[in-house]
Amino acid sequence: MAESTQHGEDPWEGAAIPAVPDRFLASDLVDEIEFLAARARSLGSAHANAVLAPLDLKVRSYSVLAMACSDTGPSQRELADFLRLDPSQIVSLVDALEQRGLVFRAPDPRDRRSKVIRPTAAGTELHQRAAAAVRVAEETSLASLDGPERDQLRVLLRKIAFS
Amino acid sequence: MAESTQHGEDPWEGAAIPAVPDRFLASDLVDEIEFLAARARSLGSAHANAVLAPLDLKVRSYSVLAMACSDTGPSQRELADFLRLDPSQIVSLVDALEQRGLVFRAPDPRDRRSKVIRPTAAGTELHQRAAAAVRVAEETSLASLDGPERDQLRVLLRKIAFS
DNA sequence: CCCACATAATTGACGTTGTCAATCATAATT
DNA sequence: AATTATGATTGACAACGTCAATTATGTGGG
Repeated sequence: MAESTQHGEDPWEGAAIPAVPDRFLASDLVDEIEFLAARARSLGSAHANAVLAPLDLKVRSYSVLAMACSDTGPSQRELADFLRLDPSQIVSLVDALEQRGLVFRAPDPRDRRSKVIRPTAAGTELHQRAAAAVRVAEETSLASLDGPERDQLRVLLRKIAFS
Repeated sequence: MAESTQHGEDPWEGAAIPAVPDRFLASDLVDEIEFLAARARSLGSAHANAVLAPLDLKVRSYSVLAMACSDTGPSQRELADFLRLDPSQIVSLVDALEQRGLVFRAPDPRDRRSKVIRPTAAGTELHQRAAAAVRVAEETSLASLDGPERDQLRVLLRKIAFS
């Protein structure tokens, strides 16, 4: 053994995040929200997917499960709009969750075309563990922000996400 | 004719953004940065891609072009790290831009393995128009934020994007 | 100097995601 | 009743993400 200072493989969970050369931090791109959001989200969803992997979930499937576990009784069309996914993607996500016994398609009494996605007991239970995992990932992603800053960010994102 | 009030096809540019039912705004998901960021970014990049489409660019290719046009002389590896893309994706992006005569691969005197991406005159010119278009898209995406809020958002995103 | 190992660019494979058109069942409108 | 609109579904295809292998070059230890 004794492979101390060598670093061919980082003996660490997750992928090492390469540092950014200082000269890049002065480029015009770092003033563009579009770019900053893309990079921030790439980092964030990498963390989230990592903590969700042990539960066999990704951010996508987690979002669907979370909505199913909310008391809002979302239809698939509503999920598509809310999560900004194509209806066909919702079909496969719900299919996968349904096959795992986490959610089921309940009939909508108002509209027989529509199906309301509801959680099973197992789904509710898994969601609780997943939500805890996501909170951990969020903690990691937002490590550089203090409490008030995180609240600020939430408020600002909510505004542009639901404008 | 006379299909005035009918709305099979929205006579409007871009895709209409479906409204979100109020009851969803109380779900747990809207407190999670991960979700808010995903939705905000989905909206934002849709806008950005729309304004870039006439220039035959997407946010991806625009980012590479923008970095090429900065005075930072980025190598492909550095672009991969900075933009958080796989090196192989940078290859195709640069290939496409190079074939259009917008950038070229310059040799790196320090390291003959490495190639520095630089803009052509046409690349510089297109970048200026593209940057203006992106500013327009940003204006649209951030319409619900005032000036100080936009600055706040930039600062917060910069922190988490380069932590 | 030589050797072993690390790194930059590239290619190719392969699974995942995004987008679209078509279909069927049911609603809504006229 | 007929027409039109909408929800779910399927299938096709392009775009994207990820990984392994290859080639050329750099780097550090003997």
